[in-house]
Amino acid sequence: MKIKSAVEALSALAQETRLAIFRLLVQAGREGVAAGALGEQLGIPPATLSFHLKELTRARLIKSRAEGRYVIYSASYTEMDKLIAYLTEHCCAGDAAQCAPRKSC
Amino acid sequence: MKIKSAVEALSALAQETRLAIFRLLVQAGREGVAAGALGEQLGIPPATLSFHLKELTRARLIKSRAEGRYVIYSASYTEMDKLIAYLTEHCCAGDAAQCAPRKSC
DNA sequence: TTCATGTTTCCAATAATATAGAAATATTAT
DNA sequence: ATAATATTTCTATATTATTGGAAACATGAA
Repeated sequence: MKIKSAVEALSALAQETRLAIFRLLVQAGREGVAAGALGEQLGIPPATLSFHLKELTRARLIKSRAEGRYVIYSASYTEMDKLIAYLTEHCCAGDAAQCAPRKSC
Repeated sequence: MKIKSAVEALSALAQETRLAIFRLLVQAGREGVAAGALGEQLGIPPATLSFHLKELTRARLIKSRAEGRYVIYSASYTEMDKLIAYLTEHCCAGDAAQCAPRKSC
């Protein structure tokens, strides 16, 4: 991952509404959630929700698929993992003792 | 971790200069790096560097200690780990099969 | 004390982002 | 075809962040 894409991803997450959306999708799993259901659960008006979903999509953190008149959004776990790997890369001056294993997602 | 602190941390990282500073400190380990050395390695003028270091400090992602006339900055691994845990919390709809272990830092 | 070095604060100009109402678009049901 | 539902685009406004020169503020050395 290059720094520009990392900044894009972090910028996308650095906003309360978008972070809430992303976490909800991370927890929802691959099946995803329809845009309307997201808006309802989080109390976001349609225009605002759409704006934020576009931002998260542009950053590749979420993806969408059409199902009839619904648009289903889901988290991109691979992109999330890439971002985390970028942040933690070559950490701790190579002192592996400080690096306990952690669940991937 | 609460959403407000997560947004603060993500905002702090969502900027090219600050992300470069943070990654450098993550890789430097607990020993840390003096402000001036950071500025020199990254080519950032003092005022700008100081502004960004303050932002990262406010977000608790880095900490500093004085050593003579130097100020030594270092990454806060615990805060980094908290942020990552917050992003990945309850992921994948509980489907552990998708969650491979990964190094913590 | 005086000077050199390292870091932070002050400031003003500039640039980027978030919000949501209203209208437009798309799909499905009657 | 008409109506109902789901989502996005258009638009304007308000808010917040970034930059770096100059000055101020330490600390250590001569």
